Amino acid sequence: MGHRENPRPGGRSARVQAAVHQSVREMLSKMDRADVTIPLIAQRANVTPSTIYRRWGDLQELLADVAASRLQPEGEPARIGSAREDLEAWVEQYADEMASGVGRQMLRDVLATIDGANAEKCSGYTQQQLCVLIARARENGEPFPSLGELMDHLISPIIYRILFDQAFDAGYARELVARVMRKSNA
Amino acid sequence: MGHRENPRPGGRSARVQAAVHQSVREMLSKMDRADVTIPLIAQRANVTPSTIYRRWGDLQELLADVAASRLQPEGEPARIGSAREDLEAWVEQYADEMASGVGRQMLRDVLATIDGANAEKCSGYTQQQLCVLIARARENGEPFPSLGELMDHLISPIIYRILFDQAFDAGYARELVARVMRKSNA
DNA sequence: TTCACTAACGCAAATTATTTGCTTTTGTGC
DNA sequence: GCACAAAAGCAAATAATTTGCGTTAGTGAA
Repeated sequence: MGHRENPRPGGRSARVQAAVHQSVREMLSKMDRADVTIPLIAQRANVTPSTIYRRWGDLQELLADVAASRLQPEGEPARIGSAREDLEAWVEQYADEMASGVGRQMLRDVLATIDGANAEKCSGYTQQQLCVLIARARENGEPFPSLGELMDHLISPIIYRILFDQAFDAGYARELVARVMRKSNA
Repeated sequence: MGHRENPRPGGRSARVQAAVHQSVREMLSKMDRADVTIPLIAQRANVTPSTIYRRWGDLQELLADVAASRLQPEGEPARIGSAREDLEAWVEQYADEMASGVGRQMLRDVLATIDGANAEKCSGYTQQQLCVLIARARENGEPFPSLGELMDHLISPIIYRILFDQAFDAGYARELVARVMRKSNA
């Protein structure tokens, strides 16, 4: 039986997963990443290392799993006013979160695993959020970029800069929004 | 003295680096990635494991180092005809290379390390190539997108798709070129 | 409720990887 | 050639990972 996707809530499997995830989050916030090892995580979570090895395989996959679950958005994008304003506010928060030290590291963890399941999941979260904004714009009859345009010309440049460059300022995100809106309205 | 940047050519340090890099490349092409370990690499390269540990730290950093050096372009973009044609040809090759199994893995290796030096280096390679194309366009008086536009609206979407999605077809790159050229000419 | 069944866990021994102190080699500048 | 320093080799100590086997806990049927 797959344990990763649907551990029955309240079961032993779910308890172990929760304990391990929490242990990882605590350690990542308190210690240097190089000092986070599976035996230590296991100790804090009150499980044996072999349990973690059997369930996740290695540290990278465990970190990717934790990172993916942390990258899941809490709720829907805030309602500010127009769809464009909602988008601007959402992008600012998204960019800040991803560009922070923790965010960068989560991105890297998610991308480091061999199978792209976690990465795909994260991209899916982003697309869901954008779809909500698109739906709102449609309800209001506001012109709005398509999901493809938003992913290609707003999300992609932000993530690329975060991953490959060091430089990333807040105003840049606003500029991208302006550009993608302008283009969509033309 | 820093050994990573300027090992004097022909020195012992350079020989070890070459042997280790070659050993890694061979193993990555022949075996499953999970079976590539530092002791094995060391054995093939005729060095002791401790040499690798001291120089690179861990497997991730070594793989990132090797990947970064493999991502360095061989020469200048080919001259086909107009700057736009040159760009189209270059992007096609770039996208194919990055989207291949080996390319994806190299990207992930480069991004996995904590300090972004290798990632920055790779982005720098890409920008150098694009600058050559931009310079050619300027010489010919052809209209052409700026480096920023090319990075944001051509390179970023390609890399994002490769990293986060599975789907990536060749025609998509051409479409992006058309879009970024259209925009630049407007 | 009980009972049989199975997935997941704990434990501990065996294996493998990593770290480290010390010695030796090799290339560089005098 | 000689002295110096950086990097490599070696081997012992430590730490992480794998694995076989016994145990526990949740699940579903009677």
